[in-house]
Parts: sequence; C-alpha cells; structure tokens
Amino acid sequence: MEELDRTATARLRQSGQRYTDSRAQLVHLLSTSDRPLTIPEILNERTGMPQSSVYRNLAVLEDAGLVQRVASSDDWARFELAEDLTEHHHHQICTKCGEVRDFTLPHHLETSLDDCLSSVATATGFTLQHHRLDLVGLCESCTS
Amino acid sequence: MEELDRTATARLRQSGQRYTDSRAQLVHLLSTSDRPLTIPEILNERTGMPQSSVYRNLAVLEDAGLVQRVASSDDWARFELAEDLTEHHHHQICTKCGEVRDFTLPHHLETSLDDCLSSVATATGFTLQHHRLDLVGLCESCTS
DNA sequence: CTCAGTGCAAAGGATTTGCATGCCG
DNA sequence: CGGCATGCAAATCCTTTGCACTGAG
Repeated sequence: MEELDRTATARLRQSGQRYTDSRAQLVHLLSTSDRPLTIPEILNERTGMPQSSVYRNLAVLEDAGLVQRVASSDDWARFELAEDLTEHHHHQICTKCGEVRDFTLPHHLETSLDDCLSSVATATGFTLQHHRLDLVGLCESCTS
Repeated sequence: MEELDRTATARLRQSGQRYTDSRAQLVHLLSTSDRPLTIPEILNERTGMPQSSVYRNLAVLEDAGLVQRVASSDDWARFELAEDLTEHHHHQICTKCGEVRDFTLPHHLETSLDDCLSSVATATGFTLQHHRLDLVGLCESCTS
C-alpha cells in the first residue's frame, strides 16, 4: 500500500500534480475493490467528495497513468487501477444490469494469446499497448 | 445481401416492426463497412436522414438483434452488424483518435479461447453470451 | 382507419468547465 | 506569493423523447 502511494506520488509529480488526500482516497478505494467502480459508487463510499472533484481527480489520475476507465454495457464510466498496478485480469460484463466483475485466465492461455496478438498488431502496423478480453453475458443475479 | 434483407425483415417482424427504407439503408451501410461506424459517420454517408431517426432506427435494429453497439475509447457509440450476421472478429482500438478497425484471430486460438472462457463462465455462475477481445493501442496514423 | 415510422425541436443526463476561494510548497 | 486543488453552479454534448404529421397495410 505504501508502495502504491509512492508510485502514485511519483507519477503525479511527473504530470506536475500533487498526491492529495482526495486522490489518495480514490486510489485506495479502487485498489481495495475487486471490480471497477462507477462514479455513484465512489460517491457513496466517499461521502463528502463532490462529483466534480471525483471526476476531475479521476481524470488527473488517468492522465498520470494510475487509473483507467472501463467500458461497460450501461452508460456509466467505471474506473479501476491501471493495469500495471494490479494483477492482469479481465472482466465479466452483465448485459442486463451493467455490473462488471474481475476474473483471470490460466497463464498459458494468456501467454499464447499475447504472442498471437503481438503478431497481429505488428502485421497491421498497430502499436499494441495492451489487450482487453471481456466476457459478455448475464451475471448470476440477472440469470432468472 | 438479399439473404441479409430477409433475415432483417424476419427479425424485425418478430419485434412487431417493419423493415423500412431507412432501416435497410442502415443495415446495408453497416454490412459494407470493415469497421464499426459512429453516428456522425453514418449521417455523412446517408445525408438526408435526421439524427433522431438514425438513433431511433439503430435502437430498433439493436432490439431486433440485427445491430450491436461497440464501445470505444472516445465517447461516441459505434455500431456494427450483429455477431451472427458477420464473421466473428475483434477490434483494434486507437487510444488517441478512437478509431476502431476489425481483425480476426487464427481459428485454433479462437477455439481454445472459447473453451476456456466457457469453463470460466460456468465456474462463476455467469451465463456467457459472447466474448469481446480488443487490441488497445495506437493506429498506424497516430503512431508518430 | 390504425398504428408504426419520421422529423423537428426540446428535454435528459452523465460529464466537463468557469470562476472564486483555499491551501501546499 | 504562485499555482495546484477544491466546490459550487452553470454549461456541454451525445443521446433520448414529445408531439404532430405521413404513409403503409
């Protein structure tokens, strides 16, 4: 956790910004969640922080490469810690309620996937930053 | 193409809707594109169709299972023909300009991926509808 | 005739921004 | 002090909706 704070401080400093309390709260909240969070969820957890600050700080954190935005099926942005600050994982996205959950893939499949995607990218002149693999379907509570 | 029109007519009829000219235009436009299109792009191609009709018809087509929405990195919705009307494919998403391009994966990898994802889904009580695999990075023109 | 489809303009709603104030360095 | 950070409220902008009109069956 302290490690995380140090990384955060460093990356923010690089963008000429400070690691304020609000930002630390956001980072800590995201780092302890097992899934990406929406703004409303963040607001509920962190009463006292106004929407605009949440949006603004998440944007700053995103710029600094500490946080990333996750697309879902509803129209709410979700946020999680940046790839390199967490274990590499994927998302289960519910098409009914929009809920997003994390999951991981067996290492060998992940590896061959990576190799293959790299060559596809190279072949098409695309500079690969990372890949995104999502399961789309119905979460347990929406299966009725 | 006639096959496509027949499918469209049938699926729309099931939702109690007609396969009108506007809708046919949208379907044809999407079916001839090698990537998902944004509303502005659709409006440019199909001058004369007002925004509200485009949005409304795309919603109807989505309901009927003919068209699906694609998430990107910018905040514009993109649309493509439904999975089962096209070859299964994936997307290269540019983080700079938001551009989305289609690409496909070797069959064997696709198969083992599918198998694996099915078992992950089963294990977590998730009802898998389909998967989504995207390459995220910089497209050729944004690599500078 | 009926009811889906269309177009225009106005409304919605998540997200962003202007501006004045507070605060760390 | 200077510039980042914060909060409130107002503005943005993609998208959706209300309503009146047209047209297919």
